[in-house]
Parts: sequence; C-alpha cells; structure tokens
Amino acid sequence: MEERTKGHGDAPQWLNAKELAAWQSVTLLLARLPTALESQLRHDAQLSYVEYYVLAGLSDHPDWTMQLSDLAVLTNSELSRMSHVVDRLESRGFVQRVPHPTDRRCTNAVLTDKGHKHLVAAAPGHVEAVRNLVVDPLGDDGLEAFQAAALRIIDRIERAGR
Amino acid sequence: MEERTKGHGDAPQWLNAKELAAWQSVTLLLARLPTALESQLRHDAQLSYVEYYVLAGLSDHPDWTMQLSDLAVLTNSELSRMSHVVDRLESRGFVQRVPHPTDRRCTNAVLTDKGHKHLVAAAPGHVEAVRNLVVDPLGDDGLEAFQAAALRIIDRIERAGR
DNA sequence: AAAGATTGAACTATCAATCTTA
DNA sequence: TAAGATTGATAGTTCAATCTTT
Repeated sequence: MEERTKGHGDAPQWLNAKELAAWQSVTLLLARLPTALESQLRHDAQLSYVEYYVLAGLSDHPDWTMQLSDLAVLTNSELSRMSHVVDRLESRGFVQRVPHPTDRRCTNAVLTDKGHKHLVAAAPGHVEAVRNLVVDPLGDDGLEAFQAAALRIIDRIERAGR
Repeated sequence: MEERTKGHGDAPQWLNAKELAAWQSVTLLLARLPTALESQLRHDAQLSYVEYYVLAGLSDHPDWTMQLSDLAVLTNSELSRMSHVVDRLESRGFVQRVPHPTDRRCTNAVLTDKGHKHLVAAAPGHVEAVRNLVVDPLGDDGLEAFQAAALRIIDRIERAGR
C-alpha cells in the first residue's frame, strides 16, 4: 500500500482529479452497457446475455455441440451457473443435453432446430445494438484502441490471479 | 435493420473479423472487471460494489447525508434496489434512515461513524485495485482515451432512450 | 396525476457440498 | 485425487404492485 495525500471528504479516493473522472466514466460504462444489451435481448428475444452467447457459441461449432465446461469458459461463467443456464434453455427446447461419447464425466449441449431458429431471429437485432452502441460511435481506430485497453486490463486481472 | 452478408456458421455475427475480435475483448472486459473488483471488495471489506459506492457517496456529501433517489442515480441503480441495499447497510449499522426535513415523500440516508470507519478501512485496498487493474496499465494517455470512448458509448446509450 | 419510496414475489447468480467417472 | 457436472441453499436483483405525500 502506498502513501497518498487525500482522504474522504476531499475526494472520494486517492486518485487525482483526472484519474477520478476517468474512473467514474469507466464505472458508468460498466453499469450501463451490460444493462443496455441485456434489455435489448430480453425485450426483443426473451434471452439473457449469457443465454444468447450460449446459443451463438453452439451454432458456431461442429454439430452445434459443445461441452458444458467449454460453454462456461466461452461465456466467462462458472460451471454451476452454466448448468443452471442449460437447464433453462433445455426446458424451453432450445438445447438438449447428450452424454459425451468417450468421457462419461462430460456433458455436451446440442443446439436444437428450435434453438437455432430462435437465435437466427434474435441475432440481427443484437448485432445492430452492438453496432449502434459500440462499433459505430468508436470507429475503426477507436475500436482498435478500446480493444487494446481492454486487453491490457484483462491481462492485469489474469496476472493478479483473481 | 440493414442487409448484411454472413449468417451463423460463418461468423458468430455480422461483424467483420476485426470488429468481432474487438467486441469479444469488450465483452470479456465487461465480464471480468466487475467480477474482479467485486471480489476484492467482498473478500477484503465484506462489501459489494454498490454498497461501497453508497458509503463513499455519503462520505463526500455534507452531513454524510443523501436522498435514496440520489444514491440510486449515483450508483446507476433502480430505486427499489437502493431501498434493499440501504436495508442491508442499515441492518449492519453502517447507515441510518432519517426523514427528509421538508418533503415527507423523501428518505435520507446518513452515514454512521461505524459506517465511516468501515469505509476508511476499505478504501485503500479498493483504490489500489483500481490503480493496479486499470489506471496503471493504461497510463495517462490510455486512460484519457479510454474515458473518451466510454463517454461516447454512454452517450449513445442515453440517446437510444434505453 | 406524479414523485419518492417501500414491499414481496419471481428470477438469477453464487457458494458449498456432493456425486460419478477418469 | 482430480475433473466434470449437478444440486440445493443463500443472497442479491428485478419487476410489479402499493402507499404516501406533493
């Protein structure tokens, strides 16, 4: 822990004014962007963010099939969460659990035709939201810079161990 | 909705390869950064992200006092969520509800000494996490660029109405 | 009628414990 | 013993309904 100069009452943190303003923009982004995307998907396609990316992930794999633990990695979720998510998707008929052919510890999830149809109907709206909210306003260069910054932060998080 | 060329099976979305890679970095950031900060606060200070920012917000206002609806705006939460959050903080003795002096529809939350002590103990660790994970790896220029990008996205979200 | 807030129900996520197979 | 997965309990968020004051 380093020595800093200001305490609560002066500024909310030991960050200078510029850093603080930047950080506040970041927290605002962290609060608003996921919410905006979630609500678009929820209202237009009755899917949560994770559910959408599970369906999308499956549709991009051979036989529309993926292992639950791989889906968890893909969506940055814990395995137990993925199990619950697949429960819900399965009960809506969008995916189906099938045993792994060789390793019987594993479970595969397979996208059904119904699930694929639902995804295909949902995708354009979601992609348009991503375009409108993120890709277009930043432009090619801005997007590239943003990606670089995101990767630097992610790298720090991984290094930190947690 | 615009015409695009590719469907599922080719690429996960109608984004070109560069856009897609950038977008995936953004979603990864959206998944990991909040989790990293939450877990730091949870483990080191037994506080959620929202709870921390409620205490911090109060500590920066006159009389350590804010209206619930203002706290909701500050933390980008719905009012009902804020009411639940204040319930918990109140039950831990960190804040206290007091009636608004003039408008009796309103409720003020006041930071207690106990809550302030808890915040002061928690702040250095949280600030250090913000520094380590975001401020330092981006540097002055990177942080400024990141802020600008965040603001552009937020602006789009607000314009979109929801 | 609108603003501020509260409440309880429904939903989702997280955590720890457990189970099976490798 | 570890990996993959499931399960149930707990905690937190969201949603709709309600209440009071303006």
